[in-house]
Amino acid sequence: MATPSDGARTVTARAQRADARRSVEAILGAAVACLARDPEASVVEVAAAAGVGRVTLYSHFKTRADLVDAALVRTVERADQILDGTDTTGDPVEALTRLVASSWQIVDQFRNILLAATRELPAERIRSVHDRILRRIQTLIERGQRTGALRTDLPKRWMLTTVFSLIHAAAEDAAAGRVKVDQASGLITATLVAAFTPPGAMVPAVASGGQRL
Amino acid sequence: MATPSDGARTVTARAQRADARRSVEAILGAAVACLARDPEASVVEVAAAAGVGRVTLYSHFKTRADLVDAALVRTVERADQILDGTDTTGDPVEALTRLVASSWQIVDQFRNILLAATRELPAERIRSVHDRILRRIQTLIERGQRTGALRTDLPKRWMLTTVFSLIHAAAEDAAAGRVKVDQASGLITATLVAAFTPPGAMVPAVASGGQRL
DNA sequence: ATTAACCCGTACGCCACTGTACTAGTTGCC
DNA sequence: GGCAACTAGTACAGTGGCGTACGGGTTAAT
Repeated sequence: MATPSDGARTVTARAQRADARRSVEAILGAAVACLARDPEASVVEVAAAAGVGRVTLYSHFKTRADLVDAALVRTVERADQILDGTDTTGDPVEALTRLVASSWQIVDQFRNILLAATRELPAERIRSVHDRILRRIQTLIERGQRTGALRTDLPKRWMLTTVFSLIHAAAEDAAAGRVKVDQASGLITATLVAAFTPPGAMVPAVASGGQRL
Repeated sequence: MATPSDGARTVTARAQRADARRSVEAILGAAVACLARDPEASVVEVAAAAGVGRVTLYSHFKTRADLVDAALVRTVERADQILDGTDTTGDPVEALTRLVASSWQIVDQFRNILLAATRELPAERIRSVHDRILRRIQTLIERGQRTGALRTDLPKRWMLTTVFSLIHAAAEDAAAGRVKVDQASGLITATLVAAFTPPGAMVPAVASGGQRL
């Protein structure tokens, strides 16, 4: 039931005027921006930021939850596009490095939106929206385990958790000024590679030259 | 200013009756329990759980923030006690293993309280309350780095973040049923040890015998 | 040009929570 | 026993968000 993949036009189904589409777009943009700043941003704030009346907003999104959902979908779509442009072939460790570098930026910008979604949307919904993105890293990990580049004594699930958790933590630290933004990606990968490399194996010089941290 | 370390008796300063102390105790217990379950638990819920009138609660804690603060302090004190009973001497890696095992349980139980505090208390206040606990792990890391048991090419700060982040993530996964509670501690340490051991060094068989994960 | 879609602003009802005031009853404490 | 501390309950004011209803103006589309 509900809205199983309706993208933007949440309420009206057809005969939508160019005019309205522009509004929806503005609202969506504002929602993403506002929620990224403050996951508890009210509908009033979003409407104001979109340069639109609160009531108008309600004519496009039946409820606040609807709005958050739309913002989440939009964000995930964007993320997916970015990730699509990231090469995940070749040496698994290097691929992981690249993938982390891309993901890091996304998470850093939009973790608050996920937070808002977590609070106001059913967990199952969020999981389903994130599925494609999760799968990306998971398959990479699996491939790494098959080729022997990554250790196999840890559950895949946990490794996935570790990746996300570290990215997340770095984002938090960056927000608090405890870590410089341009260092973060390097720290994450250095930690992850060490954690995921088979015990006893020599750690390869990661990606872009032998760096110092 | 406000209340710079007043523990329980937030409002009344002296001439407190045994009667009242019992109430405060009940409220505090209820607050911890309720907030651990739901970080947005209302004052009404806490009062009810404590078997006390809402107004009575307010006569002991001026505001909701006061209540949350007290619950946080209480929790941290408990945690500190537990950590006090944990041996942090000897081989740094083994000490880390023990410390993680202890911390894990605490975090798993009380992360919601920290969450509530994060929302309603100034960040600086939280940081100061947590200071003692943080320091514990930090000094251990420093010692490990001096003895060569832990790598030195990662910032201490980041290593600290990593530890907390993984513990936290494990707690989340456990709550969602993605990880069994009795496995968590092992996963965390296995990951941490690999991540923190100097590159190229042989990973020692950790703590309680050569385990399988 | 006319029609329908769209937008705006204001205003209203609803709800949940916080914090306070007051009264009356109960209980620890000397 | 008697005072003071404590408690309960109710009631009220304030705040702030959500969702809806309307009436009048504006703008895209055919």
